[in-house]
Order: sequence, then structure tokens, then C-alpha cells
Amino acid sequence: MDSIGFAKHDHSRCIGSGIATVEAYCQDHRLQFTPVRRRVLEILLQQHRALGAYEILDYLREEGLGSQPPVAYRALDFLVKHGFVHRIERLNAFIACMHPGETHTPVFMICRKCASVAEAQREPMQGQLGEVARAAGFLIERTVVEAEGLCPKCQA
Amino acid sequence: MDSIGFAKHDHSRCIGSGIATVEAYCQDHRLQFTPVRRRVLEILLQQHRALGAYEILDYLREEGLGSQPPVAYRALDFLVKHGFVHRIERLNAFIACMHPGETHTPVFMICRKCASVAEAQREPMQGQLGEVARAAGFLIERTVVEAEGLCPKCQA
DNA sequence: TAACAATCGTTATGATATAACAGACTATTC
DNA sequence: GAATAGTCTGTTATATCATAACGATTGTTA
Ligand SMILES: [Zn+2]
Ligand SMILES: [Zn+2]
Ligand SMILES: [Zn+2]
Ligand SMILES: [Zn+2]
Repeated sequence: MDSIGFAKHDHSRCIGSGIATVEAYCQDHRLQFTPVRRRVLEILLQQHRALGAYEILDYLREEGLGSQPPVAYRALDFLVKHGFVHRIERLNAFIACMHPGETHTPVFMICRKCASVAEAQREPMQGQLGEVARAAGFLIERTVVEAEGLCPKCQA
Repeated sequence: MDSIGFAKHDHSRCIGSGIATVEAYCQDHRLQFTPVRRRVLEILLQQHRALGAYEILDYLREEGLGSQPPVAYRALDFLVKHGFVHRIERLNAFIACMHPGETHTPVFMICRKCASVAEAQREPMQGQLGEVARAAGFLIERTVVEAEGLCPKCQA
């Protein structure tokens, strides 16, 4: 429950340490952290909110890093596959992970007013979802847990 | 946790009682349960799985009930708004509710092999999601909880 | 029946996502 | 360091999902 949540924080550190962590992870695991992939992650870390694939593509296009949808989608596929970025199903959008490298099961809180998104953690097979799955004999492989509502600021 | 789940059941009763319940609800609440809306709900009850909007539209088209996307989407909007049908975000698809008329917070289990979907219930502000939201000061208005994996049959 | 609101049919378009293939780059092996 | 296998990129084209807009029709209410 160490939600960075909606709290203020030193955002420049988010970017630097996020990139550094992923860079180290990729070296350890023989993954290619190519310019497009790095730039997409940087964009998501900088924005610190959920971005659609075409929004990301706009940035890439401006910078001459690629102009067609597959360029953005392929980079996102890589980043999502390795857990550096999460897809927010409810928004058809992507957001940088706040715990890269750690195996984890995220929960998202999405503010409908200011569009900010906070990532928190949960245990996959515990809680109500786990109970329900055990009762039904269902084998969980992946979960989507997203809450929509109002962040602390927007409740005021 | 009264998940109809993946268990066998008298499916003809699903359809009849589902339609009857919704019909009564609409009369009570002065809602128009029009032919297209009724037919879309029937299709979803009959199929007993998640269908995309264009799949539903194909049925409507065959039956002369409408041939353009807005016809299907409008009926689905109505049915979702009033809780007779749920949208499965992970699949961009729709499924008939197993508890129409009751206010409830569903959880879905989606089998990646046979594409069946089971609906179960949970309490919105309890469990891990509730904890996380309280800790972050987040006000939940709606939740998306979907588990992907293997149903009992497909684990064999 | 008149006024008003809700619904429908249709056209057009927007938004999101992937298939397919050729060429470039990277890593590995010899 | 050349051959080769695997991965990544750039591009075209297309598939899939969803909504805006508007006039015609139907239902509700007074
Ligand atoms: Zn994460
Ligand atoms: Zn907010
Ligand atoms: Zn339901
Ligand atoms: Zn199955």
C-alpha cells in the first residue's frame, strides 16, 4: 500500500531513477533498451499520467523518432510486457510503472476530473477477488483492478 | 459470492427470467424497453458470453432490426446505464447481468481459452481496493475488477 | 391534438489497434 | 571479421471499436 498516490513528490527523481532502474534491468536480462523504447518511457515518466498511444506517437513524430502507429505500439508492447509500463483498460491508455522491476499486481485509481492516475499494490490471490476465484475454481493469471472516482484534490 | 460462475444451469430460465425482470423494472421506472433494446438483451442472455458491439449488430442486421453501429451502441448504452448489461473493459465487449435490478458491484472472471465469463459480486469499499482508496484519500465511484485466466473446464 | 421529449435510421467520421513485409541493426557462432 | 540468426524499425494498408450530427418517427403529457 505504498501508493505514491496523489501526493506531491520530487518528480525529476521519478524520471531519473525510473530510467536508471529500467536500464539496469534490461542490461541484466539482455533486453534491448532502444532509443524509441527509452523515449516512450521517458515521455510517460515526464507526463506522470495516462497517455494514449497516439498521444505518445505525436511526441515521437515531433522528435523524428517514428511517425506510424506500429512504432508506438511496439515500444509500448515491450514496456508493458516487461512491467515497466501498465495499460489502463478503462482509458485505453498507458502509464509508467511506479515499481519497475518488481513483480507486482497493480491497482489503479483514476480521477475522472483531473485525469490523474495513482498506482497502488495488492496481493493477487488475497482479498475478495481471490475468494471469488477459489469459489468458482478459476485460475487467475492476470487481473485488471481499476477504480474511477475523485482524487483528494478534486473532492474539494 | 453467489457466482453462477462456470457451473451448469437451466439456461432457458436465464433468458426468460432475465427478460421478465427487466421488463418489470422498466415498467416501474417508466423506461422504454423497446424492441431493439429487448432483442439486444435477449441475444446477450442467449449467448451467455461476452459479445462485441459489432457481433450484436450482425444479429440485429440479420433480423432487420438495425444495420448501423449507433443502433447497437445506443441499445447497449441504455442497458449498461440501467445495469442490465455490463461492459467488460478488457474485451471491449458486453455481457448480460446475472443480477438485474439489484444495485451491485460486479467482478468478472474471463477464461482466455473458451472465452466464457462469470460474474460474481463484491462489496465496493471493502477489501484491498477499499483499503488502498482510503489510504490515498480517493473517492471511488465505479470499479472495474476483471480477472483473466482459466475456467475450471479449461484447466483440465 | 398540440407541445415536448425520447428514440430511431442513416451518413460520416473519429479513435484505437494490428497484419504484413522489406530493410536495418545486433548478437552469436564460426 | 564474415556468416548467420534473431530482433528491431519504417511503412503501407487495413481491421476494429465508437461517436457526432441531423432529420424522421414515435411516445408522453397536458
Ligand atoms: Zn507497476
Ligand atoms: Zn483529480
Ligand atoms: Zn451484474
Ligand atoms: Zn474456459
